[in-house]
Amino acid sequence: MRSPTELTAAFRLQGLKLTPQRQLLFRLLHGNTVHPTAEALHAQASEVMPGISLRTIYQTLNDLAAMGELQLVSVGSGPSRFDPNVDDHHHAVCIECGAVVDVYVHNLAVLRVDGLAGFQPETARLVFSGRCQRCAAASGEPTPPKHR
Amino acid sequence: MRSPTELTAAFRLQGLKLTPQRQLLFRLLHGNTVHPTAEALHAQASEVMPGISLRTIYQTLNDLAAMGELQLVSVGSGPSRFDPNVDDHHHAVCIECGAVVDVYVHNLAVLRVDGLAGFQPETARLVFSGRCQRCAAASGEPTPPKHR
DNA sequence: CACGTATTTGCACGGGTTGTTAATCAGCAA
DNA sequence: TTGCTGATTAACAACCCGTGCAAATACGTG
Repeated sequence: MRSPTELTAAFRLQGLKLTPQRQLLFRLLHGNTVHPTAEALHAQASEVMPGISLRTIYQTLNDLAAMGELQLVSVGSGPSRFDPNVDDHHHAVCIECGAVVDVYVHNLAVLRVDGLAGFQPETARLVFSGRCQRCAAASGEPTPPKHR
Repeated sequence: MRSPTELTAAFRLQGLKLTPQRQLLFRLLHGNTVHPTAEALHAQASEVMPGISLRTIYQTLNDLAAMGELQLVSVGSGPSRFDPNVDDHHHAVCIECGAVVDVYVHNLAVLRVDGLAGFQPETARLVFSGRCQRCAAASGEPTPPKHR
């Protein structure tokens, strides 16, 4: 995702208006690596701008995703997460605390895959599940979930 | 997933009772490769046993999943799908018709992955998205979705 | 400053799944 | 077979997550 300043210009170019709500979300998302849910962003935004609507959060997130500034990440069950990192990358999910981190795979094309005959793949999404460093260290005393 | 006969014994062993509804689901699922949704199974079951409840479908599917006889497959958005194939395998999803097929990857361990430092992976799920053979052939005249 | 139009907001609705409940039913022993 | 007991069913409501809608509001160009 580009910087708030660049997004401001991009939104104007598309005839979209620059509201305080949107600018706040630009700031909350820029450089954000925690893969927040819409609810989490709403909670964060509400601290700064009480009364901001969850509906607006969804709206803006969808706008950003449609512009390719944001990637939707769905990791099994639970609400969608939003990732301002739109590089070609994958994810690892902690089964204890729900944390999601970006991972990069350098040689996906080397995989030998059976059963794709006739199928024209466009994308491949890889999701690791396991325990993050914190939760693996504190096993037996798991960190409480950050989301939900 | 094991055969209906074996499941019958397995259910009895767990103290679970053998109802006609469950036996029907055993049969509908055994060897099923289309990754049906609960709704789809309900529709199929209703043809044979009118009045069977969707709740019962979910109940039995969850029982089977808890016993490791069934795998839940979540492919992005939409309802969960159920896979009686519990081998170590992955999936390809058609973005036109929603079809899901099993794929096998033989050398997952060869991947070079950045960002997993400290993370203890337990499973890796790989999902290809693209067009299935039918839809790729009939591009411009897509096959109607099977589910939803 | 005023106007046209996008945006925000609150509400209600929708799909998908689970919780609850009363009534029914299966398994088992006598 | 009968009766006991606890599991199962089916209907209903509730739940979560996300979206459609309409009225009120704010942006930003002229």
